[in-house]
Amino acid sequence: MSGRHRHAGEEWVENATRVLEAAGYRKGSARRAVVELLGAQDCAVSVHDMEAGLRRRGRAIGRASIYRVLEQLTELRLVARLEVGQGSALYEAIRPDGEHHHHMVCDRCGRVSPFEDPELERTIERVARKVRFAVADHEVVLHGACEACRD
Amino acid sequence: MSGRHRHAGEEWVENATRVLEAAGYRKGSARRAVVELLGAQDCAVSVHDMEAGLRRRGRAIGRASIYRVLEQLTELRLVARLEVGQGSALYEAIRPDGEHHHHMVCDRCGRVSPFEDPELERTIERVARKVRFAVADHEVVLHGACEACRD
DNA sequence: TTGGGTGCAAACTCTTTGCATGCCC
DNA sequence: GGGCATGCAAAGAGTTTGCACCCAA
Repeated sequence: MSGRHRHAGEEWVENATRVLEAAGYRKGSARRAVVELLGAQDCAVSVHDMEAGLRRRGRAIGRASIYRVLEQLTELRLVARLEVGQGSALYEAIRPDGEHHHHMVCDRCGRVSPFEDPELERTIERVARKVRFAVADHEVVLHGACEACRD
Repeated sequence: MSGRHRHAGEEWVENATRVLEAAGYRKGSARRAVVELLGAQDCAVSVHDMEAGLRRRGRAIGRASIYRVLEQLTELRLVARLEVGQGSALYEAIRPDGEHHHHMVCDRCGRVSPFEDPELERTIERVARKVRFAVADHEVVLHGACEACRD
């Protein structure tokens, strides 16, 4: 993880903590652990991955608590939920600095990697203004084969 | 449904039937019913919707058969599978005429509606060539509130 | 002390699989 | 007749809910 990312992650954790408090949530160690784990990620992770990561950090959290915290964070728009067709949903922090990426999914090995493109963002914003729909968020998923799987 | 769409749907059914036969599948009434139902749709549908639609047509199909047929069609790239974060996957015909749309999802009522934008397609194609990834397909989902739900 | 926070287990939903029967070839 | 196609029921996987206990306020 780059220094820049770690910094953005810390900023996100601080912001999320503030927003949670303002929303009336009490402090709780499970929620804090989940928030810190999410802040340390560079891309979307599954609940399964989160459980493993938390256990590895020596702070195992009940699965139900992870889901409950993710629901709260999603509701507060601190986290985006993403489905890429692999059975389980992925979650990732919505950075306050507006950093915004999309995802490529390898349909063979399941690997998910991020990409970004400013023109794509501009195009989507234009489309979002055009449609009869109040667009709050968007996601782009490219399916295909990653470098390791493309033969 | 417009005449143009009905026509494209019929074309898709014929093409799918050919491709299935060429792939070595036998004829079967359940598979045919599923293919015809998919050809008659203008946008993505869930398995639940398909089951209801087939029953309404007087041709109830076992759920397992629907899933098996969808798997075959997806494998042959005749159908695209789409997840928009509502629990169940959606499926839609990939038209041989290249007609291609994306989806807006109302996060309040769950309604899914199609939209298209040629520039968005061009932009995505450019991005697809740029990334270190053999992109075979893509999908764009706009989340927000539909006209009826936006207050 | 009170009520939200947490964890475990059970419940639920969607999807896949096993197996017996039916039908295409 | 052989083997894929189909349907039912059971199994799996991911997620949600119920409930008792714990801890922050």
